[in-house]
Amino acid sequence: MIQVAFDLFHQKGIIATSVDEILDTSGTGKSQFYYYFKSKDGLIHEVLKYFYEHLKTNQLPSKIDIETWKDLENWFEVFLDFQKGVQCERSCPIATIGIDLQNGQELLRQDVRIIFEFTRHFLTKFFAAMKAKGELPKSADPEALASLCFSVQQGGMLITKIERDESAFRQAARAALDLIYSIRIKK
Amino acid sequence: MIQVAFDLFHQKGIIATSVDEILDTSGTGKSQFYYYFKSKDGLIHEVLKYFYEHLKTNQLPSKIDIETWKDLENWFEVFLDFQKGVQCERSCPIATIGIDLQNGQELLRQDVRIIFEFTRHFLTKFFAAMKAKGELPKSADPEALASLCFSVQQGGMLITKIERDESAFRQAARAALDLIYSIRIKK
Amino acid sequence: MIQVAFDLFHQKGIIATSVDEILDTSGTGKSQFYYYFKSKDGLIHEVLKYFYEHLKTNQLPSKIDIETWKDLENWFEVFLDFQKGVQCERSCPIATIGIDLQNGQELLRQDVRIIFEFTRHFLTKFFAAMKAKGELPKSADPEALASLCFSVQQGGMLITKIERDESAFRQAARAALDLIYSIRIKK
Amino acid sequence: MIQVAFDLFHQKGIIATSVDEILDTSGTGKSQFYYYFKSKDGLIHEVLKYFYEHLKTNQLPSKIDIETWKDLENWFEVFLDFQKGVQCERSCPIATIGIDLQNGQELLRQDVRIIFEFTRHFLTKFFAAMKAKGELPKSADPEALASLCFSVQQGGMLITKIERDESAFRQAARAALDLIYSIRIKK
DNA sequence: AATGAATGAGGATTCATTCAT
DNA sequence: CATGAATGAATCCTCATTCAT
Repeated sequence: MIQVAFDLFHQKGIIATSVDEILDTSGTGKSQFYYYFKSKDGLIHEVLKYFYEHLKTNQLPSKIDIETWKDLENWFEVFLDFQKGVQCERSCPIATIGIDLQNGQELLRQDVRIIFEFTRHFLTKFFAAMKAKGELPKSADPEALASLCFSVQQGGMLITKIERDESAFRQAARAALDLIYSIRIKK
Repeated sequence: MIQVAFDLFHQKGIIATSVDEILDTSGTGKSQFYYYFKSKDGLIHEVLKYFYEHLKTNQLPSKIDIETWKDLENWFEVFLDFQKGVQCERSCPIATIGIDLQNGQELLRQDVRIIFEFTRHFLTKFFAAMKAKGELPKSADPEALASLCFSVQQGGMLITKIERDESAFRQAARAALDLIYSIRIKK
Repeated sequence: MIQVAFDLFHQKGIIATSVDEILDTSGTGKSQFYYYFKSKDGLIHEVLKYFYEHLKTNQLPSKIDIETWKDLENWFEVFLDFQKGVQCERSCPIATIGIDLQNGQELLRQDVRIIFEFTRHFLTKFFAAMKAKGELPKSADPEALASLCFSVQQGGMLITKIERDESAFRQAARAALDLIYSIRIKK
Repeated sequence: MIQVAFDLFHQKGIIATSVDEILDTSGTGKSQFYYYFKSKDGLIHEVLKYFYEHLKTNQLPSKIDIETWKDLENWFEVFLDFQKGVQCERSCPIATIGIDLQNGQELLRQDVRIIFEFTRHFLTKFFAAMKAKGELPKSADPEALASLCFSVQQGGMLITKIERDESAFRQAARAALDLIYSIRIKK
């Protein structure tokens, strides 16, 4: 049921996805739902927790153990590949949920924030490691580079879904990587 | 009424904004709405047209006549300033509309696409001009750099709204500019 | 405008045809309508009057000057031909209006009644003439035969529209004529 | 609820009968309706199914087991009696539904067609049996005679409702029977 | 724990008619 | 005579949630 909800939220966002639709798709009874999750927000919370578990334990296609430049390229490539598979009809599942949050849903917002921060965190770790190895100049700011990559990914996924076209995302990812390579110190 | 609708769409997206709410806020009667606009989608179309007119005629805070590096910095700065003014509670108005579009709304998607393309277009023009002036290397791809800036802006705005925090956006914009400056040929 | 209204009423009935639709199709302004006709019922009344005028002056395809058996056959044939032309998507225009009348619309009902009675009347006249000529037995009741033909036509048109198929109507008309011929006295 | 809907549809047709009215009359809540039936069309479908079940199992006043000429006379008489009971304010319930169907409602049209065909079928069976028994000449076409009776009934009911007067229907039914009797071979 | 029925507010849209100009 | 803007009730339908069993 969490899986079904996740998929539907990913497709249409949490507002456009009705509880009934989740129940119909998963074949669950109505009150079963309110027994296990206190409310729709309760389910969303579980969905986000479920995603975070999978992310932390590296069970998602977008691997978090980025250690080489190739890994970083792959990280972007996974999102581009994903878009091909879904005809550019989806964006990042977490952003799709997050963007639908209204002002009262601060607990859910916190769930999303943790995921976003975790993502930036492992990107930061990668750039810090590269800097430590001497592959990036001392002036490089690992956190800023991580934020750049994350923004490009989020923006790229968003634009891709809206335009139903991945080319802007592809260009942006390529440009970001090329620029980073231009300050890279080869050994 | 278009202004009211634009504001509400910007705040909560087109799905979460009900026609009733627009009417209550603008003080119009229910059927007056359907006299002027054929449907909710009709209103959204007018809102997008209205925005595009303002964008084309450079009447928006984010100026489109980018001619110097300072102009480019300002372009990012306008969005960051905007976020400060709204406590990071909004994203790009057009993306907020675009991300809510479902599969049947292809005409509206086209409206959004035109605005996105126009935005990338004037960024591309700037980078092409810089390349022509010799301030960027021959290997630089103006279109890719434009897509990068656009993705960073869209991703940054999105993340800012979701996290209610602009710092990731600020870092990403800074990193993008710094990296571009690193390949810049000063004269 | 009356013509346009007549066509739309014929297609979809008076309930499903909105005033707006008539105005859009005929290109008339809204208040023009309420100036000339006091209400929607006023328009329907004019439409019925208009039809009755055409019927009385024999300007309709279904000719009212039935004088020979061939004319009677033709009378049925006109309706069957009409159905072919409209893919069996319509019924008798007057019945289509009449069946939609609700309990308060007695003036309009009277308009319809007059048309129905007029139709039965010229059929009755034909059978009476045939009886007078000795082509029908003395036991024949011209009025009853007229009612039979009229019922077959109305029922046939109705069934044809509902089933989108004219064959039952064709069979019924043929059977009615054949049975009448079976009591006919040839001279 | 199906019974209530059937009655209202019979009185005013499916277009003029609103879901709200059905709910008010049956005392049900708004969403209860959409819990049981997916839509108004869904309810109409159930109503037609319900009627067809009753027709097939011969639970309606108009008996379908027509075996003697008297049964056929009775078949017509039931409709005339019914009209007396309702002050000629109704027509055939199925035709009343069928005539309101628009072009998109082909599934419902199919439901109606089945009922119409079933009705013609048992009339055809009767005339075929009479022909087999030698009570009708070899030239008689059972199907055509069935279509005739069905058209007379449908046309008669329609005219009766519109004119609020059953006399034309009575005459037509009488004439049809008399003509059929005129080719009957008495034994 | 599990079931389906119930609730009531709100969603988009259309209607016939009237009013100010 | 003519115009388009306004009105308000009614249309069909969906939603998240709760209740009785």
